Amino acid sequence: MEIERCSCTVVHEDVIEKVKNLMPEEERLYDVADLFKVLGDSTRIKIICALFESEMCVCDIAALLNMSQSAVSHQLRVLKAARLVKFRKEGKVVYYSLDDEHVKMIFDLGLSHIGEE
Amino acid sequence: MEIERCSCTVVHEDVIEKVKNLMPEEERLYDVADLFKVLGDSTRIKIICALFESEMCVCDIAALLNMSQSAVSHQLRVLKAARLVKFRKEGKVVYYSLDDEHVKMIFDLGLSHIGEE
DNA sequence: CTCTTATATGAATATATGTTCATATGTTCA
DNA sequence: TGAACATATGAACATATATTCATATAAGAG
Repeated sequence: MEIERCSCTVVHEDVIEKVKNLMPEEERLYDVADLFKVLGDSTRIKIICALFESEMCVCDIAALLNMSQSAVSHQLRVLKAARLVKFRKEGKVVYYSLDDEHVKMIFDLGLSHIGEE
Repeated sequence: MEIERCSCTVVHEDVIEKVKNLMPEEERLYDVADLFKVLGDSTRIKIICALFESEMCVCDIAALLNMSQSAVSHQLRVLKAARLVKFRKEGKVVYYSLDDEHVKMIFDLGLSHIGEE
Protein backbone atom coordinates (compact mmCIF):
# COMPACT_ATOMS: atom_id res chain seq x y z
CA MET A 1 0.00 0.00 0.00
CA GLU A 2 1.69 3.14 -1.21
CA ILE A 3 0.78 6.40 0.48
CA GLU A 4 0.82 9.41 -1.74
CA ARG A 5 3.10 12.28 -0.94
CA CYS A 6 1.93 15.31 0.97
CA SER A 7 0.71 17.91 -1.48
CA CYS A 8 1.98 20.92 0.42
CA THR A 9 3.99 23.39 -1.57
CA VAL A 10 6.17 24.77 1.18
CA VAL A 11 8.22 21.61 1.39
CA HIS A 12 11.82 22.52 2.13
CA GLU A 13 13.49 20.05 -0.19
CA ASP A 14 16.99 20.91 1.01
CA VAL A 15 16.14 20.24 4.64
CA ILE A 16 14.42 16.99 3.78
CA GLU A 17 17.36 15.80 1.72
CA LYS A 18 19.85 16.71 4.40
CA VAL A 19 17.87 15.05 7.20
CA LYS A 20 17.24 11.97 5.08
CA ASN A 21 20.96 11.47 4.66
CA LEU A 22 21.70 11.95 8.35
CA MET A 23 19.07 9.61 9.73
CA PRO A 24 20.01 6.06 10.78
CA GLU A 25 18.88 3.12 8.71
CA GLU A 26 15.17 2.52 8.89
CA GLU A 27 15.64 -0.94 10.34
CA ARG A 28 17.61 0.40 13.29
CA LEU A 29 14.86 2.90 13.96
CA TYR A 30 12.33 0.10 14.05
CA ASP A 31 14.53 -1.78 16.47
CA VAL A 32 14.91 1.23 18.76
CA ALA A 33 11.18 1.80 18.70
CA ASP A 34 10.64 -1.85 19.59
CA LEU A 35 13.00 -1.51 22.53
CA PHE A 36 11.12 1.49 23.87
CA LYS A 37 7.85 -0.27 23.23
CA VAL A 38 9.02 -2.97 25.63
CA LEU A 39 9.87 -0.31 28.20
CA GLY A 40 6.55 1.40 27.55
CA ASP A 41 4.39 -0.80 29.72
CA SER A 42 3.90 -0.18 33.41
CA THR A 43 4.07 -3.84 34.35
CA ARG A 44 7.37 -4.33 32.58
CA ILE A 45 8.76 -1.09 33.96
CA LYS A 46 7.86 -2.26 37.44
CA ILE A 47 9.58 -5.58 36.85
CA ILE A 48 12.70 -3.88 35.55
CA CYS A 49 12.65 -1.44 38.39
CA ALA A 50 12.36 -4.27 40.89
CA LEU A 51 15.26 -6.10 39.31
CA PHE A 52 17.42 -3.02 39.73
CA GLU A 53 17.44 -3.89 43.40
CA SER A 54 17.66 -7.64 43.45
CA GLU A 55 17.28 -10.77 41.41
CA MET A 56 13.86 -12.26 41.98
CA CYS A 57 11.95 -15.39 41.15
CA VAL A 58 8.70 -15.27 39.21
CA CYS A 59 6.63 -15.79 42.31
CA ASP A 60 8.36 -12.99 44.15
CA ILE A 61 7.67 -10.59 41.30
CA ALA A 62 4.05 -11.68 41.13
CA ALA A 63 3.65 -11.15 44.85
CA LEU A 64 5.44 -7.81 44.78
CA LEU A 65 3.28 -6.48 41.97
CA ASN A 66 0.14 -8.22 43.14
CA MET A 67 -0.30 -9.87 39.78
CA SER A 68 -0.93 -13.37 38.55
CA GLN A 69 2.03 -15.64 37.93
CA SER A 70 0.92 -16.04 34.36
CA ALA A 71 0.83 -12.35 33.58
CA VAL A 72 4.29 -11.90 35.04
CA SER A 73 5.65 -14.84 33.13
CA HIS A 74 4.28 -13.49 29.87
CA GLN A 75 5.94 -10.15 30.47
CA LEU A 76 9.22 -11.74 31.47
CA ARG A 77 9.13 -13.49 28.14
CA VAL A 78 8.88 -10.14 26.38
CA LEU A 79 11.72 -8.72 28.45
CA LYS A 80 13.81 -11.79 27.71
CA ALA A 81 13.17 -11.45 23.99
CA ALA A 82 14.38 -7.86 24.17
CA ARG A 83 17.51 -9.09 25.95
CA LEU A 84 16.70 -6.96 28.95
CA VAL A 85 16.62 -9.75 31.52
CA LYS A 86 18.38 -13.05 32.00
CA PHE A 87 17.57 -15.96 34.26
CA ARG A 88 19.09 -18.82 36.16
CA LYS A 89 17.31 -21.95 37.28
CA GLU A 90 17.63 -23.40 40.73
CA GLY A 91 15.49 -26.47 40.91
CA LYS A 92 11.94 -25.48 40.12
CA VAL A 93 12.61 -21.86 40.83
CA VAL A 94 13.70 -19.46 38.09
CA TYR A 95 15.51 -16.33 39.16
CA TYR A 96 15.46 -13.33 36.88
CA SER A 97 17.91 -10.47 36.80
CA LEU A 98 18.85 -7.63 34.49
CA ASP A 99 20.91 -8.38 31.44
CA ASP A 100 21.96 -4.93 30.40
CA GLU A 101 24.04 -2.00 31.55
CA HIS A 102 22.09 0.57 29.57
CA VAL A 103 18.63 0.03 30.97
CA LYS A 104 19.39 1.64 34.30
CA MET A 105 20.72 4.71 32.52
CA ILE A 106 17.78 4.84 30.15
CA PHE A 107 15.39 4.51 33.05
CA ASP A 108 17.11 7.26 35.02
CA LEU A 109 17.04 9.59 32.03
CA GLY A 110 13.36 8.84 31.67
CA LEU A 111 12.85 9.79 35.29
CA SER A 112 14.79 12.98 34.71
CA HIS A 113 12.56 13.92 31.85
CA ILE A 114 9.31 13.51 33.70
CA GLY A 115 10.88 15.01 36.80
CA GLU A 116 11.33 18.49 35.44
CA GLU A 117 7.86 19.75 36.18
CA MET B 1 -10.93 -5.30 40.75
CA GLU B 2 -8.59 -6.88 43.24
CA ILE B 3 -6.31 -9.62 42.00
CA GLU B 4 -5.54 -12.28 44.52
CA ARG B 5 -2.02 -12.89 45.58
CA CYS B 6 0.16 -15.53 44.00
CA SER B 7 -0.20 -18.73 45.95
CA CYS B 8 3.43 -19.78 45.68
CA THR B 9 5.07 -20.77 48.92
CA VAL B 10 8.66 -19.98 48.03
CA VAL B 11 8.04 -16.27 48.22
CA HIS B 12 11.09 -14.55 49.64
CA GLU B 13 9.33 -12.12 51.92
CA ASP B 14 12.51 -10.32 52.88
CA VAL B 15 13.47 -9.64 49.28
CA ILE B 16 9.98 -8.44 48.43
CA GLU B 17 9.89 -6.11 51.42
CA LYS B 18 13.29 -4.68 50.63
CA VAL B 19 12.53 -4.12 46.97
CA LYS B 20 9.14 -2.64 47.76
CA ASN B 21 10.79 -0.01 49.92
CA LEU B 22 13.40 0.86 47.34
CA MET B 23 11.11 1.22 44.35
CA PRO B 24 9.95 4.68 43.22
CA GLU B 25 6.37 5.73 43.74
CA GLU B 26 3.93 3.87 41.57
CA GLU B 27 2.79 7.07 39.88
CA ARG B 28 6.28 7.89 38.74
CA LEU B 29 6.63 4.43 37.28
CA TYR B 30 3.44 4.94 35.30
CA ASP B 31 4.78 8.25 34.05
CA VAL B 32 8.06 6.71 32.97
CA ALA B 33 6.24 3.91 31.21
CA ASP B 34 4.09 6.49 29.45
CA LEU B 35 7.19 8.33 28.29
CA PHE B 36 8.69 5.18 26.83
CA LYS B 37 5.35 4.31 25.29
CA VAL B 38 5.56 7.56 23.37
CA LEU B 39 9.05 6.62 22.21
CA GLY B 40 7.89 3.12 21.38
CA ASP B 41 6.35 3.87 18.01
CA SER B 42 8.36 3.85 14.82
CA THR B 43 6.65 6.90 13.37
CA ARG B 44 7.33 8.96 16.45
CA ILE B 45 10.91 7.71 16.69
CA LYS B 46 11.44 8.74 13.09
CA ILE B 47 10.04 12.19 13.78
CA ILE B 48 12.24 12.62 16.82
CA CYS B 49 15.23 11.34 14.94
CA ALA B 50 14.57 13.81 12.12
CA LEU B 51 14.27 16.67 14.57
CA PHE B 52 17.69 15.81 15.96
CA GLU B 53 19.04 17.22 12.73
CA SER B 54 16.83 20.19 12.05
CA GLU B 55 13.58 21.85 12.91
CA MET B 56 10.94 20.95 10.36
CA CYS B 57 7.42 21.93 9.43
CA VAL B 58 4.61 19.38 9.42
CA CYS B 59 4.67 19.14 5.66
CA ASP B 60 8.40 18.47 5.59
CA ILE B 61 8.05 15.67 8.09
CA ALA B 62 5.16 14.18 6.13
CA ALA B 63 7.18 14.31 2.94
CA LEU B 64 10.29 12.92 4.60
CA LEU B 65 8.44 9.97 6.10
CA ASN B 66 6.11 9.54 3.15
CA MET B 67 3.10 9.80 5.39
CA SER B 68 -0.12 11.76 5.37
CA GLN B 69 -0.17 15.21 6.95
CA SER B 70 -2.91 14.07 9.28
CA ALA B 71 -1.03 11.09 10.61
CA VAL B 72 2.03 13.23 11.28
CA SER B 73 -0.03 15.89 12.98
CA HIS B 74 -1.64 13.33 15.24
CA GLN B 75 1.74 12.00 16.30
CA LEU B 76 3.16 15.46 16.82
CA ARG B 77 0.30 16.03 19.20
CA VAL B 78 1.35 13.00 21.21
CA LEU B 79 4.96 14.15 21.23
CA LYS B 80 3.86 17.60 22.30
CA ALA B 81 1.78 16.17 25.14
CA ALA B 82 4.85 14.29 26.35
CA ARG B 83 6.80 17.56 26.22
CA LEU B 84 9.23 16.07 23.76
CA VAL B 85 8.73 18.63 20.99
CA LYS B 86 7.92 22.30 20.86
CA PHE B 87 6.78 24.46 17.98
CA ARG B 88 6.86 27.95 16.61
CA LYS B 89 4.40 29.40 14.13
CA GLU B 90 5.46 31.40 11.13
CA GLY B 91 2.35 32.40 9.27
CA LYS B 92 0.52 29.28 8.25
CA VAL B 93 3.56 27.11 8.74
CA VAL B 94 4.31 25.44 12.06
CA TYR B 95 7.88 24.45 12.74
CA TYR B 96 8.56 21.70 15.22
CA SER B 97 11.76 21.09 17.12
CA LEU B 98 12.92 19.06 20.11
CA ASP B 99 12.05 20.28 23.56
CA ASP B 100 14.31 18.16 25.68
CA GLU B 101 17.95 17.51 26.38
CA HIS B 102 17.41 13.96 27.56
CA VAL B 103 15.80 12.47 24.50
CA LYS B 104 18.96 12.43 22.46
CA MET B 105 20.75 10.60 25.25
CA ILE B 106 17.89 8.18 25.73
CA PHE B 107 17.80 7.51 22.01
CA ASP B 108 21.55 6.93 21.83
CA LEU B 109 21.43 4.54 24.77
CA GLY B 110 18.65 2.69 23.00
CA LEU B 111 20.82 2.40 19.93
CA SER B 112 23.67 1.13 22.07
CA HIS B 113 21.47 -1.59 23.50
CA ILE B 114 20.30 -2.93 20.18
CA GLY B 115 23.76 -2.43 18.74
CA GLU B 116 25.48 -5.06 20.80
CA GLU B 117 24.63 -8.05 18.66
C1' DC C 1 5.99 -43.64 40.14
C1' DT C 2 2.84 -40.15 41.77
C1' DC C 3 1.75 -35.80 43.87
C1' DT C 4 2.81 -31.18 44.50
C1' DT C 5 4.63 -27.00 43.00
C1' DA C 6 7.09 -23.31 40.07
C1' DT C 7 7.05 -21.77 35.66
C1' DA C 8 5.74 -21.52 30.68
C1' DT C 9 2.53 -21.16 27.03
C1' DG C 10 -1.54 -21.10 23.78
C1' DA C 11 -6.08 -19.28 22.97
C1' DA C 12 -9.49 -15.99 23.92
C1' DT C 13 -10.93 -11.53 25.21
C1' DA C 14 -10.88 -6.81 26.23
C1' DT C 15 -8.64 -2.67 25.64
C1' DA C 16 -5.36 0.54 23.62
C1' DT C 17 -3.63 2.77 19.72
C1' DG C 18 -2.16 4.30 14.85
C1' DT C 19 -3.95 5.65 10.49
C1' DT C 20 -7.48 7.29 7.46
C1' DC C 21 -11.19 10.20 6.11
C1' DA C 22 -13.75 14.18 6.46
C1' DT C 23 -13.79 18.48 8.13
C1' DA C 24 -12.58 22.49 11.10
C1' DT C 25 -9.39 26.24 12.21
C1' DG C 26 -6.47 29.90 11.21
C1' DT C 27 -3.42 32.54 8.14
C1' DT C 28 -2.00 34.73 3.73
C1' DC C 29 -2.95 36.95 -0.38
C1' DA C 30 -5.67 38.90 -4.09
C1' DT D 1 -14.43 39.36 1.65
C1' DG D 2 -13.23 35.10 -0.36
C1' DA D 3 -10.05 31.65 -2.19
C1' DA D 4 -6.07 28.85 -1.22
C1' DC D 5 -3.40 26.47 1.83
C1' DA D 6 -0.94 24.61 6.27
C1' DT D 7 -2.28 22.47 10.18
C1' DA D 8 -5.41 20.44 13.70
C1' DT D 9 -8.93 17.39 15.16
C1' DG D 10 -12.93 14.09 15.79
C1' DA D 11 -14.83 9.69 14.52
C1' DA D 12 -14.29 5.27 12.61
C1' DC D 13 -11.75 1.28 11.71
C1' DA D 14 -8.17 -1.97 11.87
C1' DT D 15 -4.53 -3.79 14.35
C1' DA D 16 -1.66 -4.59 18.37
C1' DT D 17 -1.22 -6.02 22.94
C1' DA D 18 -1.90 -7.13 28.10
C1' DT D 19 -4.31 -10.10 31.03
C1' DT D 20 -6.95 -14.19 32.07
C1' DC D 21 -7.99 -18.98 31.91
C1' DA D 22 -6.82 -23.50 31.12
C1' DT D 23 -3.28 -26.44 30.61
C1' DA D 24 1.48 -28.09 29.69
C1' DT D 25 6.19 -28.72 31.27
C1' DA D 26 9.63 -29.70 34.51
C1' DA D 27 11.64 -30.56 38.95
C1' DG D 28 11.61 -32.02 43.83
C1' DA D 29 9.33 -34.73 47.64
C1' DG D 30 7.26 -38.73 49.53
